Amino acid sequence: MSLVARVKEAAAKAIEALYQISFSADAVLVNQTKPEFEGDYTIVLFALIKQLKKSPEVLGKELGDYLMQQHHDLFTSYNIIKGFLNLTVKDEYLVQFLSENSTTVPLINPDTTKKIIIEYSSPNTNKPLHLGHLRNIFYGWSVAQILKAAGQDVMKTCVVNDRGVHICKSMIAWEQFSNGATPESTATKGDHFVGDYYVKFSNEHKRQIEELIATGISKEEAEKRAPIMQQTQQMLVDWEKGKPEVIDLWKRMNSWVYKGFDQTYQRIGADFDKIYYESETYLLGKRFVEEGLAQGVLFKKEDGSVWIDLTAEGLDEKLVLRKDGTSVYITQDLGLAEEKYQDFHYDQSFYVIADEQNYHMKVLKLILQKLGKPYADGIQHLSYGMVELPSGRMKSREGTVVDADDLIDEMVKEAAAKTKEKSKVEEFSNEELNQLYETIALGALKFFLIKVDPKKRMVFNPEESIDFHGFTGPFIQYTHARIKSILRKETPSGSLRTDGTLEKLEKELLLLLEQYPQIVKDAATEHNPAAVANYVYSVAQTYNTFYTAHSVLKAEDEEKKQLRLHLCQLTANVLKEGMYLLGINVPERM
RNA sequence: GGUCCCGUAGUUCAAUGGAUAGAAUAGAAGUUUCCUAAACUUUUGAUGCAGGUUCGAUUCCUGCCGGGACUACCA
Repeated sequence: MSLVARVKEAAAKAIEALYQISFSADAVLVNQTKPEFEGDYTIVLFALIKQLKKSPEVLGKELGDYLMQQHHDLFTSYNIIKGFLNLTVKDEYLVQFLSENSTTVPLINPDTTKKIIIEYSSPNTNKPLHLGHLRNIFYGWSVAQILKAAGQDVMKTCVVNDRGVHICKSMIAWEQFSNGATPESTATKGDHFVGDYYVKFSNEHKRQIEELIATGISKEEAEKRAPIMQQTQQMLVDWEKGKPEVIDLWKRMNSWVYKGFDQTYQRIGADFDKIYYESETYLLGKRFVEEGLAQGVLFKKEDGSVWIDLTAEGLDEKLVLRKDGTSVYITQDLGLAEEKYQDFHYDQSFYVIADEQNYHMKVLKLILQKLGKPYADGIQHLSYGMVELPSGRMKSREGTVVDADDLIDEMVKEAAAKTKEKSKVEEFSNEELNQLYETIALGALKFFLIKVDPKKRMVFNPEESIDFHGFTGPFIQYTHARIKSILRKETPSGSLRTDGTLEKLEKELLLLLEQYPQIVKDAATEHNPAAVANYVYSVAQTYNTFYTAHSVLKAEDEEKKQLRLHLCQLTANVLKEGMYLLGINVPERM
């Protein structure tokens, strides 16, 4: 049990014993004591005085005395300032914790185990991955990892949007402009190669529109009448009919894209237990329409289109089937939700999708609930804010989209330059060096995107955001390498004397390390990797302060040295494990 | 028009309704005969505006101002 949980429980039991009422530990508010006051943890008395009808001073005194008497293994002293009961934790308790946990990472005990399926990444196959995808992927992967660490049964999935008019656009452009070029013939990464044809489509389309406008046609009309757009529409019809040449080209171009995606996924450490393809699932939702009509949940308009009325829920009427009988986006998602449930029988299904689709996801869940699907309540949208540039949103039309591969390459270059400048790894082979550059670059990038509350929008400044100092991944990686350097010189021996006293900074660090399991649990409950990132950072920061103030290898005496070696060991383990939950590796030296 | 989200140091981010609003970065001043200075120490600097609820509000409520998303028979 965590120290905070112990304090809460002790306080609740104390209140029950002192005042003969039943009291829940959850109702006790415990904070870390502010540094300007004496103590480690603080019980906020204000929240209790109303119910107990005592003044804060009296309650604090009675509670404090009782806790000291009953829990002398936990606390050494208390003080009351205004409505705050500050408790000082006994050094021995923390040293005991250290001796039990220094060789392994403190365990996280799950309260319940649920089967959770989490969908993230979900790219289109007409463009390479960009910065926005990276936030999605790092966030999704990390949530999955944190849930696993918290004892949940997690499956990672991805939906590839591999069909539709946007895919046909790059296919048409390739037919018209490539002269048979391939990624191999041009030495281009497959996803970038196909993306280039998507751009070529746009340019040609724009050119044709201007031509048509010049003949006096309206812009809207011109967009539809442009030959290349008509050819694309025809291609989509041919694709749906299964015309062999179209299917062949589609398969061929998608395979190029997948090859490119796989390279990037491998590089950034993204992986999936199952990949769904829209081309295989997009028709599945149609059966829901029949079902919904029969149940009276859906209704048909005179033109034959099918709708759902969500005005009672404060939303609009929403189309679920076009008048020509083809399905729309939401219809496809209905089918996919069912498919996922058949595959995994999940308790919860998470969708990591940008917040621009909040409305869509709300509608999806609502429709499934109205249809009486048992799995509907388990659906949850893990909505995240978009990554913006200082100038605003990334726009492909304006060429401001930050490409994922280019960005990673850029960061690797920076990491290499910085490492050469610092040069503490002269003995590394070229291969080891390249590995280190990747580790640092990805550490910086992942940490940058994960440290921000996922629900919030964030700004990426290409000039300033590539940083290896301060609140960054490399800062934590560096701290880890620093510890490892000590532990290479000397390893902690088996036993620790548990009756020693702690320096202020040793205690501060230990108190922080003790919180690790609870931090991970909370991060799992809130689906918030940023909480882990903030925590790991404060551990590294506190360690560095300790490191500068106290020598480990030249400690005052052997006992102190052993204590500090164990403390180093535990810190390194927590940093490594915490960073792993974020998908970030920590080097042994850098 | 309707629905929803967001406004915190120059900048990028923190703060389950709790004590004097934390960090980083940028600016200023320091620390290396000593375990990795990608570090550490000191310092300047912020809750959009106006009300309300509360012992206590960055947090909850209302209004205003500013920014964004969604509101497609696109996916």
